[in-house]
Amino acid sequence: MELIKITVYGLNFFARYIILSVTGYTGKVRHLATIRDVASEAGVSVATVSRVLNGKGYVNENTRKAVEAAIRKLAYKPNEVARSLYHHQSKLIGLVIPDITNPFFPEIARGVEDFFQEEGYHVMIGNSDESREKEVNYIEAFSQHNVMGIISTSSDDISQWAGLDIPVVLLDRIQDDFPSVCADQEAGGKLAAQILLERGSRNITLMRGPHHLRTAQERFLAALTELGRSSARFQVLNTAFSYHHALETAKQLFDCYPDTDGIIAANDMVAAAVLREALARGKKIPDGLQIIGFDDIPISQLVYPALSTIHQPAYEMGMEAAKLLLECMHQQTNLKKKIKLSIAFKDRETTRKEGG
Amino acid sequence: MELIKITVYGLNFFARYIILSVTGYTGKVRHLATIRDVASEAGVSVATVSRVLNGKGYVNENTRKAVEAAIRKLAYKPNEVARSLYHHQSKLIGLVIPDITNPFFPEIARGVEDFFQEEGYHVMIGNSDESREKEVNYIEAFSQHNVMGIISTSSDDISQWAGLDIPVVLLDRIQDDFPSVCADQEAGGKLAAQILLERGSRNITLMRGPHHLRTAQERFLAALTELGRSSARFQVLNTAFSYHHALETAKQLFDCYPDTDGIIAANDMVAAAVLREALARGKKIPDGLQIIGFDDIPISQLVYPALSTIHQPAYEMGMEAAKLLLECMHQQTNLKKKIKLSIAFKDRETTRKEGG
DNA sequence: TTGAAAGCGCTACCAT
DNA sequence: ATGGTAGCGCTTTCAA
Repeated sequence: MELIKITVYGLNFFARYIILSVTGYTGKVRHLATIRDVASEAGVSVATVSRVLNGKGYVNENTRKAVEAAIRKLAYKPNEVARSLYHHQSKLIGLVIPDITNPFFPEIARGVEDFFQEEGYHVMIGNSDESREKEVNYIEAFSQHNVMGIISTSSDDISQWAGLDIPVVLLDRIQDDFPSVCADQEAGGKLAAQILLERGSRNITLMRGPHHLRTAQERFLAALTELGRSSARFQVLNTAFSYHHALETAKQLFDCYPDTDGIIAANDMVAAAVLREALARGKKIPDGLQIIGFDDIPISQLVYPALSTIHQPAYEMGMEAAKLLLECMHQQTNLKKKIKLSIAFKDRETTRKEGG
Repeated sequence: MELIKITVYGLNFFARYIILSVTGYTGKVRHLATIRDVASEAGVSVATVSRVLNGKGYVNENTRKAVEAAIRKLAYKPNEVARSLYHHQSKLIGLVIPDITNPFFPEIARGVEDFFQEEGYHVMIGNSDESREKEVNYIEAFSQHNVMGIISTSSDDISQWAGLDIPVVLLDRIQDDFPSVCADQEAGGKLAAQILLERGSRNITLMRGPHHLRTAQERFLAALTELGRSSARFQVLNTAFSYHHALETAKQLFDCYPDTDGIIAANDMVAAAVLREALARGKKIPDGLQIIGFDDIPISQLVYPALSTIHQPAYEMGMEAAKLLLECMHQQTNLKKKIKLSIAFKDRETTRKEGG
């Protein structure tokens, strides 16, 4: 067979033929080496090549050498699609998150990707925008591509997934029947309240995130409980997580409760909005007003004063979820393991110094 | 054939058999309906089913109805992997970006995804970390999965890709032989300088981003030229794009040039760092010191004072790149079209008011 | 130790 | 207008 050598990124490939149009390449004519090419190059059967490829079954040492040489010579890469068709498996993982544009999720996505990258998997990401329809859509697409597992941050009731035969792990969400990883929201909420109390706030505004988000409610409830135990005065204010909505809420906050001397924000985005509004109104931070956020998104370190916040280990959460999913994939059984990662207080500039 | 009905997300699926272990599902036993199941359900051949599926070839109206009914009844979804194997095509797009954790890229990724989502494609994202090795790795993986096109923000010399037969469009980067979309860096750099000059800065520090990034150099050069034309005093300072490095550079900046009254930052991350340091040193902004950023990442609106900056339409860039790629895919020829999106000045709080 | 061949799910050609 | 069938690239019995 006549092979044409083409060089991609310094790696050599061999094609049976290439058609180049004057204005560029054309699409459908590629023919990278197949297993048959390797077989004939090495003078063996495809079965043998397959054996050396997968390292299973007997194959003579010399034959193996020959095949490996042929593989190298042709720069042969097995076609994942064909493999996938046969096995009903692929080297693909599906990840659905609400919105990669929300600064909490890139770190998570990176954690997932970095872990699986190491294991030879690749991940397809879908943004659900918290819409069930989009999520279903992605799950179906994933399934059609034979993904080996799915990590989801669905907030929906997904108990019905039980019929789906692909391992699923939930990230930052919990459902009884599914393995999951999340951060300890309760400890976080409690800690936030404790810090503010300890450091001298006596009139605290507790901001409550969206009702449909379990995480938001957990941290809220824990903080609420803690405040309730104290002698401090406090009030509760609802807010959405978007920056713009939060900015509105912040205005409202300072209008209604001008004497607030401590704010527990629903998350960092909200905290940033509150901080901005507070600064605009000339509040002294942290002396006149303490603010504590939640999440520790990259932005928190970047504002001035830097935001004191409850750190959720987003990257690690992604990693752990990935690790757990891999376990499920190997065991071929849903482990129902629930991993709760611990949070930590990041003592930055919007809270007073210890003992203050 | 005996079918078991399973419900996923309110949608019904039919499987030939399911094995459920007590602790959960097992992995490999799925059998969603195939084209053969549909055929036998409808009492026709697979060829006929294929025809109605793809809407090509003659098929009697009644037959079509019957097939469609069967499809619905079995909740049949064509197996993308099998299709892909036959066609050497898939409904997949590859996107490689440096790092999704860098706030400039989520918007871009979202633009790409939203566009292709609409067209029935799904995108695989890879983080290259600016490493050639990782990038090659992803390109190969994409290729092995028969992606139909690739969008890349590679900064490497990729002229060698010419051998690759998959359409590629470059995003935020330019190479002679490839179609690309980017924002008008020159106009941006020039505009930034003009704004600062117009608004009264007379001693400007121009920060220069990493040398290997063409975009950074273009905007730098344009700003430099503009400053050179003016009578203002100015100096140049090199910086990396990471926040921490930028913070160091910022300290250095104020140590060496305490009289600076205007800073053109290499990007918003750097601007935020500078802003932070300036605030920490008690500078009056914008009266004593103007700062202008570049990119308009979400953070910019969120710091206080909000960052005046040159807006790059990241989301739109993603969209346009996707659109262009689709064009290339359809025409099966590399269009060599270069799209340059225009930038705009976001007049926020780190620059003085017009005429100031 | 190796090879021939069936088949994964689908499409497209060629008959009918 | 419809069906039979080869074949996409690969893996895996089953024979040899």
